[in-house]
Amino acid sequence: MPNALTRRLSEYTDLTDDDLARLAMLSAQPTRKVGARRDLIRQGDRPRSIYLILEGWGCHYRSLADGRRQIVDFAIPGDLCDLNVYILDRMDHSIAAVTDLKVAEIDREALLDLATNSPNITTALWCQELACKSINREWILNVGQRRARERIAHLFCEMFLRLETVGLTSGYSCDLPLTQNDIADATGLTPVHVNRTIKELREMELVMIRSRRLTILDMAGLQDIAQFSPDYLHLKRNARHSDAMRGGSTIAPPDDPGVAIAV
Amino acid sequence: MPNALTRRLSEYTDLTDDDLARLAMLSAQPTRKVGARRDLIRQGDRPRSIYLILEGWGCHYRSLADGRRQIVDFAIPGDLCDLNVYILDRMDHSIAAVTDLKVAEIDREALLDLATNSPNITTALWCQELACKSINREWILNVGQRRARERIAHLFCEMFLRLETVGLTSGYSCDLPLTQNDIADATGLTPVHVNRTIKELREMELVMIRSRRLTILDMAGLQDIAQFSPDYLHLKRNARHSDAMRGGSTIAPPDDPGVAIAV
DNA sequence: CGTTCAGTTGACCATGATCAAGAGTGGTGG
DNA sequence: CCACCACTCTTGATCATGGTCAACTGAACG
Repeated sequence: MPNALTRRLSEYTDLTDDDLARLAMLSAQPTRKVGARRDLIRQGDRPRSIYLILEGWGCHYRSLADGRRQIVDFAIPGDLCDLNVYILDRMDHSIAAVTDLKVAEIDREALLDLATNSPNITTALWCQELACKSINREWILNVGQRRARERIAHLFCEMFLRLETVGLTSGYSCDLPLTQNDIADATGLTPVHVNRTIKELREMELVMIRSRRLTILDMAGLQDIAQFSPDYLHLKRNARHSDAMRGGSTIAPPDDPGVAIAV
Repeated sequence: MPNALTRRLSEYTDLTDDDLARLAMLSAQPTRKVGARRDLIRQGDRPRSIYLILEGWGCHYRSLADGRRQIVDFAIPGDLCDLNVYILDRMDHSIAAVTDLKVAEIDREALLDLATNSPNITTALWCQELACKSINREWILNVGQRRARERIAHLFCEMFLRLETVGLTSGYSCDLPLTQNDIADATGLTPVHVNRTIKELREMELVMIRSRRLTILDMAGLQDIAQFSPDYLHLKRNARHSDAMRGGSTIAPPDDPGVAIAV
């Protein structure tokens, strides 16, 4: 089974066997484990290497002096955290582990080597970087213009699709290891209001959340509410997602047995 | 007098005479003029070249089907609009002219040539790209966590400092060719509320806005309200900005004669 | 079992939205 | 030169989305 990074990058270009081998080596870099809720790196720190998420969820966040915190993106398996972090002197934001996290630490040389020897991968990495920027823009739109119900619906749509891209969904279900507090920090709402809003989505029979797992009961309805359109994710091959994303059927498959899908 | 791009990039690295010559050639690429309020390129369009803003203000925005619009960044002289736009198939957002705009259209070859022949410039361009992403993150924080007064104060601080970087301020004044509607779209507020909030900032004697020009009367106070810290802009040389940014004095210089500063 | 943390619910409040009308301001053409 | 038009700014009145405070439930874990 291909790993998450491979699946992710092959959204952007065709990878040769040679490319695949190089990517496999990347994931085999020294790994680091970080416990849930701990910071991987903190605003102001001097970055040493680039992180590749192998297992678990992380989040990028920025906070204000008085404690207000904004999650600006989530990081899931296959995501590279700030590709070019080695150009910067200081981190301008923090990265935390949402769940227990396994990351590969890729040093500058390994990445440069990759860039010089595989133009395909370089292109794919650029695409990933651009797609990430596009996600940032969508989040500004989300928080700036959408209202509570739309915001949360949008977040669910986005994360489901991103997880699907790396093979971490089954049917209409995926892991969602976020507390309502996390969702609040990501959407600019309060935990209390997130709670009420999710309740609404539940009562509208759009989603079901149980033991840290999200099941989308009505994909078309959820996307509709969110005014979600997957273009901004730049998944060139999203034809592959047609069944789930077209949302033609509102019938969810029976709750899967919850088997964790290996990265 | 150095042009805006040069000033901008020399924030990030030291440029040799050779670099400067190359950059001068960039600005001499075929230019295009776009009238105020017109779109430069629209979401869904196939990008042809990269735009370098020579004169005027632009904005990047995304909108929803029902007309809600979110400005996700402003573009001022010296800004390159989506450096790597040529990798993408379709624009995921639109770029519009806020004022009459003069842009250089840089084609792929010219940029590649630059990248291969001047490592300094390449590094600087990367830094610009990263700084832009950092600005995106800050905007998510701004819209997600700050309240109206803080948001607008933050926007003023940011734009003033960005303009200062490219030499487009005089004393504590700078052009601010935005309508209150634009500010509303950038901050996720309504025009009416923007109006009331600016009135507050005026009554607090923090800023003065007259005929599309912003004067910051109390830099320290404004930054304080906004919880603004310039780190996220990644201006390595912001020692240079010490006088304006430290905000030691609350006395603004007399309103300058409003001479437009050439790019 | 008790402790802790996430989720849930209620009551009340405030920030900012909405609706509406009027005041400046600048540009254009008669 | 003035009249008109369009656009932006301004202000008031009212409303609603979402915030705040607080208490309680339920599950997980030692």
